[in-house]
Amino acid sequence: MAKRKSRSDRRLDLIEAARKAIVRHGVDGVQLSHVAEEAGLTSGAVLYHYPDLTELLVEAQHAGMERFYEQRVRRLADFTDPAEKLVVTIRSGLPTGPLDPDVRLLNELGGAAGRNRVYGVLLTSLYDRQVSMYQAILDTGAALGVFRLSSDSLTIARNLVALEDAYGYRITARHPVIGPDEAVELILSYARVATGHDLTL
Amino acid sequence: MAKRKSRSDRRLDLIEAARKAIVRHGVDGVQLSHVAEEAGLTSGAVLYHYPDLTELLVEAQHAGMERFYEQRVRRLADFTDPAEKLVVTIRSGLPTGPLDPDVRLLNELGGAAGRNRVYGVLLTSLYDRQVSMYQAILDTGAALGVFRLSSDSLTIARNLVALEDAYGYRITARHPVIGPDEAVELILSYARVATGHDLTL
DNA sequence: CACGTTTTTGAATTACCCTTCAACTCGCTG
DNA sequence: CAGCGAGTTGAAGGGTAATTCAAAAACGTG
Repeated sequence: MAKRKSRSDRRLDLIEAARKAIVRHGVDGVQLSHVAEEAGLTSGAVLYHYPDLTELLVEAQHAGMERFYEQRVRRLADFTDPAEKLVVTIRSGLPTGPLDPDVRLLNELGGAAGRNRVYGVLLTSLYDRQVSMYQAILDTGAALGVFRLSSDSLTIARNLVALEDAYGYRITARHPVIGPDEAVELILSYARVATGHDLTL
Repeated sequence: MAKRKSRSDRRLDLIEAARKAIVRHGVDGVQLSHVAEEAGLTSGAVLYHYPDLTELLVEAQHAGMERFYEQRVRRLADFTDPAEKLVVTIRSGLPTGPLDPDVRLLNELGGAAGRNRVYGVLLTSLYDRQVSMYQAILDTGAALGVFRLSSDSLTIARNLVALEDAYGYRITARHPVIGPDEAVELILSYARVATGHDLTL
């Protein structure tokens, strides 16, 4: 029998298990037994903690998003120069490769967000927060005279996040020539004309 | 009893029905009975034409993509001025609203493409063709001296398609402030600095 | 270390969906 | 207009997954 755990610990385990199960089978293809298997439990135990599977799935998506965002903010904190910050942030928004679990999870939401309002709200809120993150970098750079913005920072920030998103999809779909490095270069090409900075490190 | 139809007619009906069913339930959530209902038939009849449901789903996705792409090419043909072509093409790559069925269908593929190679290939090929479409417009404009490109046309074209994709997701996810018109403006903002053309019509 | 509570199991039940197939219907053709 | 082949139905079956629940196991506590 699986080792017994406290309520909150087990719930965290299950959220993690659900995350993996979603990546493997898709938001609409995942089933109770998949989650149970990932967690090393029986379906009954999963149901004991989450009588409603969809609720668990939403929590898993939420946790995955939160983790992704926090990770980006944390990496950002190691730098002070706006140009460095910008480059680092672009990198941290892209998957490390086709199998990157965090981006895979977010991508799963894309289609479902059109059908399910809850997922739509989650994804939209992540997008907006990422935009704010970029906007802060751009505004700081402009204030310091490092950047000469080609249009308002909100527009540029929205486009940068949009580019990340899209290349995330391309990479996880295994585009034969667009990998993480190529995607960074493509986004940087826009960032350069948008900031008037050559962004070389 | 549903009116009897020829083999090829019925297959077209089913592809259309599958398209609708996918939009409604997701690639991984769609079931035989959903397709049958959309087509006004029983599951048995669907199975008679497509013994394997996944094959029908792939055909539906393929048809949807093809239609989307052909539509864009067709609209493009009505214009000669590269600047006009560019603006029209940007518009035609975005959903008309959150419910746009063509874009909804494509978005469904995003997540599945990470798990399913066939969907990955489909989506990648659509992306590449769209890139070529933009590249032709950009190259022509540059050759005519209308555009002064800020980087190579391939890079710009890739970014333009990427932006379309991403805003397609935002719009179908019902972003409260980014609708079709706002997305066009955002993409145009990039297109302007990339082409050195003000792109006003 | 025994008791009560919480967690987990495993099996039984239920619900759902795919699959098969014999019967039936329709439209065509001779 | 009879007969044939293609298309469709509806019901029966088989399998799989969700759900329920009594019993068992693990843990904390007194």
